Amino acid sequence: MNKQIDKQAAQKLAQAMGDECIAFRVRALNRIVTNLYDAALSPLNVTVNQATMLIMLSLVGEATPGRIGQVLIMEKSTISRNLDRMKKQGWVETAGRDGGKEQVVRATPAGRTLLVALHPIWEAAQKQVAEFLGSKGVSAVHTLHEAVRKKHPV
Amino acid sequence: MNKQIDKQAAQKLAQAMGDECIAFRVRALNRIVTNLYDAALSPLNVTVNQATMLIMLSLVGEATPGRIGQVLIMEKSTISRNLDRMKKQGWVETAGRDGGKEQVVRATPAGRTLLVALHPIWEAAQKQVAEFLGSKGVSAVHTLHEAVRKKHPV
DNA sequence: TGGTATATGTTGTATATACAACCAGTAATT
DNA sequence: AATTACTGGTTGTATATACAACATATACCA
Repeated sequence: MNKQIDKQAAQKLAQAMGDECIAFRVRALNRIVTNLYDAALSPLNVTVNQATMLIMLSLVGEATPGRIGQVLIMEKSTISRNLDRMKKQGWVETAGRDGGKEQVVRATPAGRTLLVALHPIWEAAQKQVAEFLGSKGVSAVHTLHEAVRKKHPV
Repeated sequence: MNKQIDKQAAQKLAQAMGDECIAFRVRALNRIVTNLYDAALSPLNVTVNQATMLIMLSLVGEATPGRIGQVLIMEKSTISRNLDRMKKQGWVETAGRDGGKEQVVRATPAGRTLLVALHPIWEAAQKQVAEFLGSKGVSAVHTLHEAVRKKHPV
């Protein structure tokens, strides 16, 4: 008659949630994949997140922070601080008033050099992860990305 | 003849990497899914990560921090700090010397009460995410989780 | 039984992340 | 033109995360 539920009932609820939870699965996958890439990239002193941003910038030439956030699906404050770290490393630079509105960010020559060094390591990591996930897993990732892009068009 | 590669070459490399990169896709998905759940759970002042840990603990009754890390695929130091926050909220407690070896963690009555409140909200979030990902996306998540569990058996 | 090795947890440090609050330009309206 | 609304960026604060270094307890072995 008390308000506390017993452990049995809690377990039943937990079972229901744990059996299906998408968040847990996606988050665990994220940890594994991120750690694999980060370990591979650590000799270059770059993280997979930073690599992603550099790749994106090299692809489009230059972009405002806001645009970067749109494409990479990241919150603007996250972009702001990630760019700070990359600037400190000398991989990207800002044109126009720093901190000002509509500033433009682009990769530096050093950033492009890093990109070249990145390529084989990225390939190895990608291969390792693909092996980990299996071919079905890899297609599953692309399936999911399609769903994401439908809601977050570039 | 300089060592710097030109922007064209950089763009080509970037294209190759961006087109296929599993890490970017998984990480973006993680951000989206995590944010959706966290937004839904915020009225309860709990995060999806904390909810996951609470669910897991309720499911198994009790576990050492190390065991929690095994099951949830989290680094031990991450577990340590996440548990700190949950203890501060009163949702979990430790039996045995706190900080000592082989301590046991379990949900408190307050934790189980939270679990009950969690259930409908979790269901709504899960539904929302399932809709976002589509049925194909949801199966893709489960496919990926199978791959993960093959390498990280519980 | 004493000493070393191993397993388990915590703490220092750093990145990634987001929300809220804030600040500074730009645009819109009257 | 002046005031207001909006847009884009940064900063305060908090969680999640991991690696390295450390502390401690348990186990093993000589």
